[in-house]
Amino acid sequence: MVEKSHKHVSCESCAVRTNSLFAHFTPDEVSELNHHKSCQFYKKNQTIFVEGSFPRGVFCINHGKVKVYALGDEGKEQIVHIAKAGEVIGFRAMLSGEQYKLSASTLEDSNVCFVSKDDFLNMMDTNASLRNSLIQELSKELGERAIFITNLAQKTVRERLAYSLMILADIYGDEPINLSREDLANFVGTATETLIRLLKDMKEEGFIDTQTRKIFILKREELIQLAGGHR
Amino acid sequence: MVEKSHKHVSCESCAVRTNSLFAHFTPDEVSELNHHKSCQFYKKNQTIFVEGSFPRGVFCINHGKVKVYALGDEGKEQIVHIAKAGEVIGFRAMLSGEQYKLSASTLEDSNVCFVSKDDFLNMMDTNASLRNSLIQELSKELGERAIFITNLAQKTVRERLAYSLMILADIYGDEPINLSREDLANFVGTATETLIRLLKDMKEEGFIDTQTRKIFILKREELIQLAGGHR
DNA sequence: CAGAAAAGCTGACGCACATCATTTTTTGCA
DNA sequence: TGCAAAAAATGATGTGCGTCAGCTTTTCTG
Repeated sequence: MVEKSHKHVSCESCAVRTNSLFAHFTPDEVSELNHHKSCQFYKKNQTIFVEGSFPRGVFCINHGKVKVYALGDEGKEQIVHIAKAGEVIGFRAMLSGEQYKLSASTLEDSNVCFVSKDDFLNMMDTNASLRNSLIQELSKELGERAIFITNLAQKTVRERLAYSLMILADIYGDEPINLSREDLANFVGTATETLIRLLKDMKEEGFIDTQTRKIFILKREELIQLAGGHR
Repeated sequence: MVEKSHKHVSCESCAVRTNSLFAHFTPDEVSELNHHKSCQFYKKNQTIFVEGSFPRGVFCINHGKVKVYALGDEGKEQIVHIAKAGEVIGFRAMLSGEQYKLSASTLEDSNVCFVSKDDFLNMMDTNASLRNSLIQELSKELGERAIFITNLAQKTVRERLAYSLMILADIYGDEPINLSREDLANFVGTATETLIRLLKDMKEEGFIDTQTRKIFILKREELIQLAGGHR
């Protein structure tokens, strides 16, 4: 499980850079970024960083998906975010100068690049566009979490599941949603058994279809309704 | 209820500035800030900004306390943050360029200063220390909300109440906690009746004392225990 | 300071969801 | 390809907490 390998990808040719924090970089800045970063291949279910440790830099997902989660008192994961290719993770704790409050691990085989704290902070000093993107990103996530909190506090599990499926559909794009039932339960914030039952209901109602792990959205509009509207 | 009056306070003499976003300003910067800001007095339960509207600037609390909350589908408030004197609120939506996702209103008579969007963004451009404070603040709040989410998903109401009381004790400092039962319930994320019952239990157990609205913490350590440890 | 309105409190009741236990299916690896 | 382990599914059972309804105390306002 600790098996890692390197597989260099250049930032210049990185297809997903265009929707990352680095989207608005000039060619020179991209080349500088490329020079400073390193790449690592992570197999499915490998850990990228762990709650409690100190950040040494940020991680940019070149390929794959990553769950970002907190561990509750009884060791149960609460997934707070699922990051896809193009996203940069791990900057929050680095910027606030704290230990990680969350852990991150891969949901599938992934290629992840690393930029050290010094290099990243240097870029932030000299690059106003990076700063702005970052502030925007922090603000956006902060808003999303406020909604997440309200949903958790006020919606039923069924509504939250519908809501979560909509978020996941965005993340997975054309592909079917592909998560273990446990991960999905930990994203929705419920017990795995409850999640399985509700998923079954929704399948019987024709809202979704499932093939083992894979979930297909069949009735998008109805699910949005169920989720209590889009916010 | 729409009664407002003005009561100018100069930033130079503002005692709470030292723990605000503007803490590290030079005298010149403080004077510039003072020149650009306006002051307003809000009576208890007046609204400062409302979910769905567009931000025109940020609010700096000179005196008083403010609840920041989302409205759930059935109109129930979920309080996400309680801001005290010195805090700046309303910058999240402004920075992400979105509508407010949250509303804010006063919990007690308060004095609140306003800095327009243009002025604030100008300051951000020219003032690196403000930028850094802001990024730190955003990052810190983002971390806090991750914990909030995990607590909501995994802890019992009783545990969350204990946790919330600890947070509120920090906010209220020497004074007793002074919130309506409804607001407290909306902060904990539960029904008002449930909150009242649990509060009664804790009083009988000797953890707290109550005098009408006021709550006194009697056994801090035990409450931290109950909350499932400090995170 | 009186009367109304709002906030606080209490009890009864039901159900959404957690937990535990067991079986079935899928996955991963030798 | 076959077997062990992990994941998924199903059933049975209990309970934490929400909801509703009625009562009491506090607060607000003229």
